[in-house]
Amino acid sequence: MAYWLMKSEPDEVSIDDVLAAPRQTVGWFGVRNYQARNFMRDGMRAGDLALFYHSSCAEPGIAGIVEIASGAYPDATQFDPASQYYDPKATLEQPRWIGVDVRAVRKTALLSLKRLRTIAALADMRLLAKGSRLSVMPVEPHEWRTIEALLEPLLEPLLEQ
DNA sequence: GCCAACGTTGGC
DNA sequence: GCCAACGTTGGC
Repeated sequence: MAYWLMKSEPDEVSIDDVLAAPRQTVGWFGVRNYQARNFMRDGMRAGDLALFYHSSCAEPGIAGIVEIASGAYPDATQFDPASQYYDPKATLEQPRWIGVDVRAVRKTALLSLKRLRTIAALADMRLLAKGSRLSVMPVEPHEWRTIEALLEPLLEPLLEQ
């Protein structure tokens, strides 16, 4: 099983939106970066786990954990001229973009980007690399374990009071 | 809103 | 195949 990090703008789809969806599952579509696509297409398998990261918002950071709930399938928005994700070069015979379904595992207290940057064990994390913009990226097992351990105590809202 | 970093496009 | 110009991402 592999670990991933997936970025979403909470104004578009937040962890709360995933939790509120039928079967707590949403389609992950709109990825228009080849590297991110290739990770989804070639690396992701149903059952993999992903950190759900809120980006482009007041406090960016990890907001929950989701499970990959399907294999990769063609992203329908690429064929829809009305969609902001429309790609005129994609064809039904040769789709260019794919998506997967993700299911909420749990929401966590926000583990902020600011805090992530202070953790020595995460110094080499891809998310934290200078200029990193990938919306889907692998997470090393040791990074996953480090982050999980940090997410746990944060589930207790009164712990620091 | 600014801007650094990165990805894509297209002329040559 | 190079590379300048442009577009996008995303933190601040």
